[in-house]
Amino acid sequence: MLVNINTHRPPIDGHLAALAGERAPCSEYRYRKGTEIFGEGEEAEYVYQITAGAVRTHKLLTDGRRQINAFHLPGDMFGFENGSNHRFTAEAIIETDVRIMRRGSIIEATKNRTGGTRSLLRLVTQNLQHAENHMLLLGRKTAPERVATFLVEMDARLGHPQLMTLPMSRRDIADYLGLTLETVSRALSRLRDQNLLRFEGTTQRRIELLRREELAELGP
Amino acid sequence: MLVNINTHRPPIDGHLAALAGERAPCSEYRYRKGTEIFGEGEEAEYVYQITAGAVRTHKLLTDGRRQINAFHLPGDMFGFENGSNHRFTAEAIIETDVRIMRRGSIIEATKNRTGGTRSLLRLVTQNLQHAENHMLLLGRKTAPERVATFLVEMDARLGHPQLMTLPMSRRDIADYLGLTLETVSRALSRLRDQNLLRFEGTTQRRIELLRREELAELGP
DNA sequence: ACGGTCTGTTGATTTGGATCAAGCGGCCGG
DNA sequence: CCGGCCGCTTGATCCAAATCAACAGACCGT
Repeated sequence: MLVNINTHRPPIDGHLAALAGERAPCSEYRYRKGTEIFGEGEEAEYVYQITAGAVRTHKLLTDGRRQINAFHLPGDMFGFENGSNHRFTAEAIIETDVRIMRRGSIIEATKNRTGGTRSLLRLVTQNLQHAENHMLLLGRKTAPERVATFLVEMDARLGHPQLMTLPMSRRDIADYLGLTLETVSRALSRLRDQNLLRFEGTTQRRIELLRREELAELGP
Repeated sequence: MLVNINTHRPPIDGHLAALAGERAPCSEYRYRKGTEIFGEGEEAEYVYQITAGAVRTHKLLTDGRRQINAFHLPGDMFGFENGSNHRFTAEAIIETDVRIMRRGSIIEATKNRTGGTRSLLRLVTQNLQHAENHMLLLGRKTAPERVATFLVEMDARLGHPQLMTLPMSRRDIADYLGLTLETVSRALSRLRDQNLLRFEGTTQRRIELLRREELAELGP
């Protein structure tokens, strides 16, 4: 489900513009909650940057087991592939606005600009670094450690807000951390009971972190 | 432990040479079994390509739990970092020969060659792709599935030899797959009992895969 | 050749997290 | 405003893999 809200918008500040320069055409689209942006195996036609909302990218096993690679927040780019096909599926977690540029334009643009491919390289390396840290989490951390690590990561990426609002469900968190949603829920309740965090209101997605340092120590 | 066996050797065919061109100086070194090539956090001074042997790269938690990111075989490159410090430790699994080039030389060289940074990008993207697949394994596959996936991966990387000789121990395999060495050993014994593989001789590291297709189906 | 250490296998037992199950409150559409 | 569904929590039970334990053969240096 795809709604074009503003085509041929002049590129504004951000990584996408930085990558491709001021010449390449770029559009803005809106995806509704839960909709697919692209699917695993599809041809990689566009590169995306989020302006508002949140996106998850995942892989599936044949029987439906799901692993979420990453969550993407405003400012983040995703969908860049070396080959011509996407290696995973991307979906909007909530209503999400993205700036879109044709893959071909990026490739053209980086060819003609010193440092263009270099920015791309930095982008991919950051993703690799995140993946390396996440392999350590998935391979060797316990459930409470994974959840603590997750909270610290989201807190940092949201800029240490007083109150953080998670866009994703417990199931999404579980599929990111290699756990079940029940285990995630229990771990969060445990942290609440230990006064390391507090749920704001009744929604369970607005969380205030009390004692961030102790939380950080729980995710070694 | 570092033994210089041949400095200022003219670069021969391979990725390193392809990356940097024929101009950049490169040396060859030998590391003995079990020795560290570089440590996590150290300054990234060199980039490496294996000519013989095998290397593992890993991260540690403070209490010693280990996650092996990747195994590197002859022809593979490793140690390239975007920042100036290594994000993990690299060790020789067996006696290993590597071709070494200064990081700075690579950076210089790629600046002056069209497609230089592009080759680097392809390299990093391949690592990222491997990491994404490995996250799926670590987050969502069962122990028998992990071991089957591992065997299929090594078989492919070694070029589907009639008899494959694994350079790494059961503990290394376990730390790569997020399991214990006992679980890996049991899974291998189970596959042997099912006539999906055979141990050659008494060493337990020489394995013949019988019925590769069925093995591939076990690692969905 | 020999003793010690290292690597791997196998068996017994434990346990962390998965699975199964019930219930609650919010939210959305009619 | 109501009814059903969805997201989440919590409790009971189960099970796959970890842990604990014993042992056997290979490999190493002397």
